[in-house]
Amino acid sequence: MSYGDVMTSKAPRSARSVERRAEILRATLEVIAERGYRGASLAAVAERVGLTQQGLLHHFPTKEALLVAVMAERDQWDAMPATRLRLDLLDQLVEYNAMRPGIVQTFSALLGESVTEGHPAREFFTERYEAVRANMAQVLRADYGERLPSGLTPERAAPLLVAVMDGLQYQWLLAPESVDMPAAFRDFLTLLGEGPGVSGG
Amino acid sequence: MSYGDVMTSKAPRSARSVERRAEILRATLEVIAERGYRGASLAAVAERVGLTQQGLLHHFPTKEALLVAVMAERDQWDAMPATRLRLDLLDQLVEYNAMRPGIVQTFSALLGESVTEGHPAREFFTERYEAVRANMAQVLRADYGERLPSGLTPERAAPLLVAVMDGLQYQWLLAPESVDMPAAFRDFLTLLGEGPGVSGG
DNA sequence: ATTATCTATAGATCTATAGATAATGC
DNA sequence: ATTATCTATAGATCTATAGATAATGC
Repeated sequence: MSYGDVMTSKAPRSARSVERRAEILRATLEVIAERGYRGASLAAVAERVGLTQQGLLHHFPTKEALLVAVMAERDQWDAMPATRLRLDLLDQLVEYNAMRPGIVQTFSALLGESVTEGHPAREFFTERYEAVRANMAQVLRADYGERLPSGLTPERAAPLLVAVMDGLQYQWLLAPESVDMPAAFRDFLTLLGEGPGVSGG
Repeated sequence: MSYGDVMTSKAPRSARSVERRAEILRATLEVIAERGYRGASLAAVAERVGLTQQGLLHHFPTKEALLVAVMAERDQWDAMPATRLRLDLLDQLVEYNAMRPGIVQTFSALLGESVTEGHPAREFFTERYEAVRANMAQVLRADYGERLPSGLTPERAAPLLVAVMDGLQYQWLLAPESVDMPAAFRDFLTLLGEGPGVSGG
């Protein structure tokens, strides 16, 4: 079942409208990547999609509704059940991200803004990270059981895994030439897979 | 020698002015923590310091000058030479940060915004991260030499170290109750200090 | 009929400049 | 004299609402 489809919206929409909304969301992602949410004006989004600002507001009644729709789409993307994710596929995810600087930039900008007060994405990210940590813990457990080679439990390794992914994104966005994000992430996975030497002690 | 003092400014300033500027910068940090740089209005900063917006602009001629001054102050703080930093002091730095959510929030918000186009802090962060990675590599080299126990070179471990620090900050800011930032960081340091088992193979 | 889009506009902001006045430092 | 601060204001935005018109779907 896919939660992100039209069934979640209140009223049925014409194919034309669905398409228009998709165009608008694509433009919104771009403008947020360039200016952040607070810096993204409805006029800039509208112009990119060939509408007036008021025409845009017909499809999404407020600026916040636009952001909520963006986040909902991402949610659908991210809500990949842990059962379908494996540790050895994670570096492919990172490599995929490395080919999509635009999307990475959008969500890195949003994550940064979301820690400020009253930001409309704050609750979304708070809940999302809680879920992603739990997800990652399950993925680690599937591969390593109750203890990683280092002795860490999956629950304690999970936030580190998430932190490395996010932190590397910022470094990479700022200096793509000097940060090899996928290689660095693989280094981290290697680190996770190794344990302390057992012979010496 | 301390680079951040009055000597770097073009004209001598009265003690009164220096004090006023310090008050303004403190207020700026607060407002940026609450709203980000783009969302921080000069009027909000001015109000917090008991000035009109125009009075504020007497001390810093533009909004960007205000941000530059904030970054310069941080630079002074961060430019701790690697020779004075040791790996075992890093977790104390993280514990110190865990007691200062305001400051962490300010710079996490700025880092997030800085990846957007034309952001006035972008160059600052780009250069700063280049320097911080080099710094961390040196710190790691001082403790481990050319190879960490895991086999990583200091240059390859450094971006991971920085990524974990930044990434954990976002998770912690969003959910301070569920993320024990200092403990997680210590877990990562342990991971760095361990190598693959040498007995089995 | 309903949906999509437009023109017009209200009402808030925002940054920055100009120029006046008050306070401070030789 | 210089520095600090204020009032006044220009000129851009920004989000959102109201109401008209054009296009689409039964």
